[in-house]
Amino acid sequence: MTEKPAPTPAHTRAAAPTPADAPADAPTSTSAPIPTPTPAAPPDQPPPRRRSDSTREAIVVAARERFAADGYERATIRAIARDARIDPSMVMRYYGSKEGLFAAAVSVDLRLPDLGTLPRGEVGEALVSHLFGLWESSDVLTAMLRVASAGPAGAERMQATFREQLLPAARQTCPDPEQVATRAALVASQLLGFALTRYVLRLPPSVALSRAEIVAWLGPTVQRYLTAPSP
Amino acid sequence: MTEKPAPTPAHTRAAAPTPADAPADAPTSTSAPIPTPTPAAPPDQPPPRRRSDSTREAIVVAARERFAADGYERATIRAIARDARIDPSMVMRYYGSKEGLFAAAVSVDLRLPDLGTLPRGEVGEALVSHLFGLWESSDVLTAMLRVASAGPAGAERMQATFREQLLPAARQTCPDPEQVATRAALVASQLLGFALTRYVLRLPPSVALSRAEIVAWLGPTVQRYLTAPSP
DNA sequence: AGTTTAGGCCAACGGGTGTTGGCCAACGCT
DNA sequence: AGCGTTGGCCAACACCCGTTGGCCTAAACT
Repeated sequence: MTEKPAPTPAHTRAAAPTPADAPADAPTSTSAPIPTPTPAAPPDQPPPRRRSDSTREAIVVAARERFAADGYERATIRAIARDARIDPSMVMRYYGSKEGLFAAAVSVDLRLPDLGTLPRGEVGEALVSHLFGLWESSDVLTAMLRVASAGPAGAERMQATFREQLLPAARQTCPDPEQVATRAALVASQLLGFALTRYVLRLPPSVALSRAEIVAWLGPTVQRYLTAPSP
Repeated sequence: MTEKPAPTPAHTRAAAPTPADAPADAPTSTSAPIPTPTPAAPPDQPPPRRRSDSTREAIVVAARERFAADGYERATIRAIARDARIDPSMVMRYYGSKEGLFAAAVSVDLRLPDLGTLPRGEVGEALVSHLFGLWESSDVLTAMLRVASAGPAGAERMQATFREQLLPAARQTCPDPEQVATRAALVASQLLGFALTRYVLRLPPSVALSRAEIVAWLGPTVQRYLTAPSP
């Protein structure tokens, strides 16, 4: 059998209830792959939801799964297209290139809580708990982590996420402008490191931990990196 | 020009003064039918240092660099062979396959210190300091980490290193058989996580840290994971 | 000397990849 | 109805990869 029992295109399947995060427009770019996520979006009158939007979504969802599971190189466009039940050429049509697809698939908003409003002693546990929930709810972060380990291109995206999201959040608990970068990097090292052992390397003891245990172990570490006096 | 000014083969160049760390023997670990090039090796009479040994070394050294810099897929056999100044087919002759080469290139002995003999309060800093020195002295560990992030095959090798080297060492400070695996995994998450941000993702604040700062920040964390009462 | 063997290069094969252009069916409009 | 646009598929191209087998040089041995 050549595996073709379901020619049903993507838009036939129920459009996933995920909140349409990736616009992915103007993907053609050779050396500077990052497309502006929402270039022309008049805030009034949201666009009338074309039929192809669900296909775009299906592609991005499949891409996230494949990137998270297989890394950048092994996640082939053909495999992603097969998962999304469409032709590989559609991926090129919509996202311009494999890098464009990756950029669209892995743009994420960490929605970090406002650390300034929390009790001083709880920011560590709150951060760990929040990030853990995010990591378990989708594989965007795993995809980003995996690809970031695969080469400088992916690493740059992780650097950007660190710089634009984690670093400002850390600034709210430690106003010292020198220390804040160091402390944020230490926090990142512990959070990314645990995600690495649990979701990528799959060290058995790391996989076995419950949410409560993770928060209880990692929370104080993050707390110390953020608020303890520098050694 | 097709870049061929130096046909000098590998053994012409000075054999690197590296202390011959990699045995590079019996690379068949997963399921590779490697034809052992030197089948008869009597344990007495240390082998007469064939001329090809320096070539083997050159290949492994180049492979480590390439794997550490580019990851598994992007580190092509052709590029490794070019770095080692030999033909790609020689890599196949000596290591059987790309996986065999990788297995030979990243077999590492962490030489972890005997944690039982150290003062109780210093095991964390000692571990961090030791691992940091190892990581800076060669790119074996970076190569292993990068490839481990690229797919289940590489991850398995990292699991093995964890299981066979870090876990026994951790057992010397915490004899509780249940807790030791968890604690070792936490230690791994922090150590690998920092190595990730510093050597792979290259987050600037992480790269900027000095050895003393790293030990002072990470040491207490590792210490707590190893010896503090479970929360 | 002559012969054997190890060390090395060359050219190629088969397969998989990202990417492209052309063709076709279904929908939306007047 | 007729016609243009949108959404989609197919077949192919060009490239690069891991891998193979044959041939050749230079060292090692007798």
